[in-house]
Amino acid sequence: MPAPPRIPSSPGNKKPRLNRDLVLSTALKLVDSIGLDSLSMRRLGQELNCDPMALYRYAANRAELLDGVTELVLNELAIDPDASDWQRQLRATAHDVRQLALRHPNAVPLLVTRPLSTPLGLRPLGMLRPLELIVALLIRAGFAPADALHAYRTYYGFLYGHILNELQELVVNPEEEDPVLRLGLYRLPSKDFPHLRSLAPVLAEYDGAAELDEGLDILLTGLAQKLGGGPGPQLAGPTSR
Amino acid sequence: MPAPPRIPSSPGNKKPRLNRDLVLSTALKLVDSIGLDSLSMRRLGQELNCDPMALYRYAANRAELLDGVTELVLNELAIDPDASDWQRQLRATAHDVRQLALRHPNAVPLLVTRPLSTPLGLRPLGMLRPLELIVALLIRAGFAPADALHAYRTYYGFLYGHILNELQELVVNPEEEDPVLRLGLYRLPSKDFPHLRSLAPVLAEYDGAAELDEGLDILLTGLAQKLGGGPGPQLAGPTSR
DNA sequence: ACCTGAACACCGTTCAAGT
DNA sequence: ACCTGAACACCGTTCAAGT
Repeated sequence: MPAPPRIPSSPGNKKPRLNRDLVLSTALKLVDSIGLDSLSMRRLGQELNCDPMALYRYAANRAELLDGVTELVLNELAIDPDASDWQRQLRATAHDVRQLALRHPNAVPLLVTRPLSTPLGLRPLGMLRPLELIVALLIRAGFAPADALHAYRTYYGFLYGHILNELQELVVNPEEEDPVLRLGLYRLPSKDFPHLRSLAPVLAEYDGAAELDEGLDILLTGLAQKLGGGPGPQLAGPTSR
Repeated sequence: MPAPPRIPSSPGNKKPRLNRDLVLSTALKLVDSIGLDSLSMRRLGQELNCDPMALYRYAANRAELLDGVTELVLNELAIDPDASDWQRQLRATAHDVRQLALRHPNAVPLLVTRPLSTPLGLRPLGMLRPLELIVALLIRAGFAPADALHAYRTYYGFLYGHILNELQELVVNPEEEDPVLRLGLYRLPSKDFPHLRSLAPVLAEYDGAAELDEGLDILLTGLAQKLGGGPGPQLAGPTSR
């Protein structure tokens, strides 16, 4: 049964009709500007000036809305599973994820937290795509499927660990000269925190990109070695199962 | 000026007076049972049967309450900075953190998320204690302070990455036989997710403790090598700065 | 001085009433 | 059939009124 002809959204329409992408990208913009906790259905409705109830056309509830925002953020990643050089691709993706996290720090809790709320298979597809694509990349590079999954986990764990590390040490008063003041370390009783206090200058010099690259060097070397057939210390060989 | 003599909480008191520990541990119990989102000041007040406003004696607001719960969870860790074998201590702590996460999965978002909201120096001391103690351990083991911090970051990143990995793959229907069904993978269009679907049996067999140990083997070997003076591929030597 | 609870300004979501 | 908005059952937190 053919649907009755729909009036296309002609330029003369007063309201640029809502759609999922607009809703989600506006939500992301709000998360970036006012934070996750302040993103409410009502606030979002106000931003899109529409009835808050209208949003429920595009997400069944707030949790699904947040899942949608997570998907939207992850879609900013471009992963080519057919890349000729898999190490180059993984390295580039790692830096992309890092940039993403720095661009959307308020959304990072979504990235690390949303997957904990839903079993793998029930997650929105956009949240699973990076996993599928990287596993595909690794298999194409020669890993046995089970080893590709193993390698993905190592990579993902390292990457998200790094991001948590880096964002944790972000500084609030970048204009302050003294690193102790800049990090608020003066508040720590030096009796209980002698090392932490004296590490202030080192803490203040954190270079996220460099740290990420150092880790990637080790990680990718290790993975390449497994692929080449060099047996790791006590890891199963690359053709397990 | 001596305080007026206080009536000690005699056993005859009808109400076992509130205190911070009771408030926080009850909050943790609630998080474990009903989840983070359902933990409200009012619900907590009801659980302790007291006026919700009374809780504000022990935490300035909900965010501080959550920080307190985070501290409480982290206090379950026993880290001995004077341990004779630093590798053994780090390994044990890693497993302790893993067990902690499995014991309190609903609190894991707090562990990874709370530190992102407050600059290092302004965080509650209980959240910084593991950092201080592990850095102390590493310095005692012979690391230069800056390298100890570096090593801590690697360790912390790996550990939290692993936990996110493992909790992400937790299964909801453990009684289901077929791994595809158990993980809900039937929902994925096999056109877009060929690898993920075929990996179902491998996904279903995730062994967190083993995976953690494999990673620790590599990590600790790498750290020990840096300590011993063997120069890593392109890492700064152990006596940087 | 401390504690209590009413009141305020919000929430997410349901559902009946409109078109 | 779709959209709208009133209403419900909650929130965190302020603050005036009690003791």
